[in-house]
Amino acid sequence: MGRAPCCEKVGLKKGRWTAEEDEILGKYIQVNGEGSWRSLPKNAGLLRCGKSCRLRWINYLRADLKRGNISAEEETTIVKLHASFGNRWSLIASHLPGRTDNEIKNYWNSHLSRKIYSFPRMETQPGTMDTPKVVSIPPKRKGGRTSRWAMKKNKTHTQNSNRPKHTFIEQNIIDIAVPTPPTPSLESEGVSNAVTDLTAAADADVAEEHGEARREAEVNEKCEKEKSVEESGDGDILGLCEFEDINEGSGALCISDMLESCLAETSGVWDISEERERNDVVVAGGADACPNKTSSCESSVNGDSCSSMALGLDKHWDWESVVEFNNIAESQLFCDDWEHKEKLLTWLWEDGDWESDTMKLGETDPHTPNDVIDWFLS
DNA sequence: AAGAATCTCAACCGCGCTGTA
DNA sequence: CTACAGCGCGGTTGAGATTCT
Repeated sequence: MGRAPCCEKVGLKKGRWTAEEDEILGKYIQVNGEGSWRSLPKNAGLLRCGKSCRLRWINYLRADLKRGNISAEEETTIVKLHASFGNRWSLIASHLPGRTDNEIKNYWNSHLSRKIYSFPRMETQPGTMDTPKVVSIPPKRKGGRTSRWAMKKNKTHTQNSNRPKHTFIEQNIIDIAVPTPPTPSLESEGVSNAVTDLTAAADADVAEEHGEARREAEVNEKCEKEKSVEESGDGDILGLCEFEDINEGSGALCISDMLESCLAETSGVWDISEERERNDVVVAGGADACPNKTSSCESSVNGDSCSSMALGLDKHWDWESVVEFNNIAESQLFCDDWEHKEKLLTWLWEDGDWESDTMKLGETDPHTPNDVIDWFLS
């Protein structure tokens, strides 16, 4: 059974919308309200597909859209929600008042995914368990733009500027939710308390700022579902990301990525403008360019730096400096029983068997991986 | 200065879900 | 139950802007 086209495409205009078209569409919807997208173009006198009208309205013309750059807080929310929901952009967008799924999707694809995945990755070579090799996603940088604002400022709609510095990693060194689950279904997936709380908080924002009762009801319903799933016993966010998913899933974020994200942050400042350069440095100074990487770990120039060196970073990381530079409450964890944490972290690469089924999160393991993960994700 | 390389994001496309006749 | 319309969503594309060589 062939699907009927959403509209008669012959003679319809495609491509960028003009200001006139925007005006026509806006006025029509002001008078007639949203909906009936199929008949809207005809009624409004637009030579556009109904879907195109809907998209234009939702993504660009709606009055409640928040213009301007994604704030650090929004970025944080996106990252966390994406870690929990995957590429469910509409769901994520429902927690970001004034943001559209398309905008978030674009932002993720162009900013966040690269930011996260461009950290050097570790790959344990057979027979060299203790010498993890840095596998870097080659940094792409030559031309291109530097800011969304610069891109948009020439366009018809004025927007807010004053974009704060990108600090999401900085803010999420400790509490960043982990990997990208393979777009699980809400009904079957477990969702953590943290995420539930987050969504609830976001819901409150939505309600406060926009009074969108309907959306709130929908989101609350989702949260209730999530809670019920969770109460059924498998509602742990970690359940979404067993190790094998973390390491093998396409686009999944490796624990090493998190560690390196953490480590990379220990300079205390993270600015997106520096990100690529930093990547370049790290990549350039990765496995091959860091002569101390392996030997340092083996000979342990000093005990504290060993772990970091093993991670393939190109400088001596001092774990105590991690504590020093991260004025986060959780940083106390680093201080508490430091040797124990160091030992736990060492497990991450000493076992080396990232692919091992026995190393899944949530399983009891004599090497105490849960301890590591609990600590790391706490 | 010019062309190449790269990035961003608006818009398109197709699929799946839901409601209805 | 089936067919279809309408809508929403996520993935992809490509024009235009920006930066680099």
